[in-house]
Amino acid sequence: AFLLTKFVILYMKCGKMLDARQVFDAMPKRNVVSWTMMIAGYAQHGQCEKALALFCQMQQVGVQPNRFTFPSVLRACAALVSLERGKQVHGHIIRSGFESDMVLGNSLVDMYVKCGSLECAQQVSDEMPERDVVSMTLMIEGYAKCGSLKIARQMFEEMPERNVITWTAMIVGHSQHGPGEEALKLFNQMKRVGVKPDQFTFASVARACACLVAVKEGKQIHAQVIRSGFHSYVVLGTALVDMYAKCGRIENARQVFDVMSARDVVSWNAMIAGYGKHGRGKEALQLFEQMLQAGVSPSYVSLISVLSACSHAGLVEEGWNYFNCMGREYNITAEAEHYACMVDLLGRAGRLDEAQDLIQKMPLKPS
RNA sequence: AAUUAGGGCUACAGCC
Repeated sequence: AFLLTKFVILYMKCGKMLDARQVFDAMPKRNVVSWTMMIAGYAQHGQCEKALALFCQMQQVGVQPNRFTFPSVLRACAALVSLERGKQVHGHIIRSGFESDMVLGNSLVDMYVKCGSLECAQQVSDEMPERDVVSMTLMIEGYAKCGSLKIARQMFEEMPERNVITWTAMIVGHSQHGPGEEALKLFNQMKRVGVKPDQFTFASVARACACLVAVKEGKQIHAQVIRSGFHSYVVLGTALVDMYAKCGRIENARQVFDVMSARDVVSWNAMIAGYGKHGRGKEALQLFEQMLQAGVSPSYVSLISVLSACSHAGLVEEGWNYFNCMGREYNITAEAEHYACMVDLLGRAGRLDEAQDLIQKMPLKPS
């Protein structure tokens, strides 16, 4: 059983969940550790319904979850944004008497934050016998993300220790809700006190520069990214592409895009949207076609960017074509945003009758 | 042998 457990872990580490599950199912005996690691694997790979199903199953066969099991279960609830199931699990934890475990407490706080219930999160946090940097960072993130920057700031300043995650959470909060300059200040401050930014931090700061249209600062960030050796991260590369694009430096954006070692659909979208915003519709559409050729499946955001590019460049026929074929060709259902782009496109082109017609045919209510 | 926190793309309009 010990060896089989090792195998399951190995499979899960390389993302082979099906193989892991096969070994798990074939195990002659499963104890609480085997169940817990399988649930953890599903939760870590975003297969949350499976994680919760397994959690039910383990109880049905009479295996009692322990303090290692619940955090993964809560993580699944959080990812599903299911406050209802999260609360059920919380009740279960109280009945099981694991309330005083810190990791478990942190998981509860995280679940409530992610499900949007800051009051419950705060209550759990207050009732914890002791808190660590994770507990504090979770609450700061919760407050910062909903715009309660004052509270977040106060907790941040009262903390005995702050790590790179704490700083990044503050930066994200301020770039979303605050004066964006504050995000850059925090970034400089963190470096001054000797906390090393990582790829998460840099991506957040790049985004802050994009929102502020701060090319100068953005370029400095870019240089630091290269010096720090983080340039190969897809998310970070994309954030830089977007930063340059939003600052109107399309050629710089394209340079970063071209040297990226890997690109996902978000990277393509950022570049396409960049062209679109600056009226370079043809290039946007060209890039979209290249993306398809590269075998990347478009997302609903891709189509928003494409339609919006058509709208900015007055490409009415092209817009209609993409709009009409997106369901069949790319399996993407037209949502309110896509309709809005089309209405905008037709409106700008002076084809108000067609726009009217489209609004009337919309399957959803206009906003 | 198993458990917890942070990052990128998303139309149009509005305020001044």
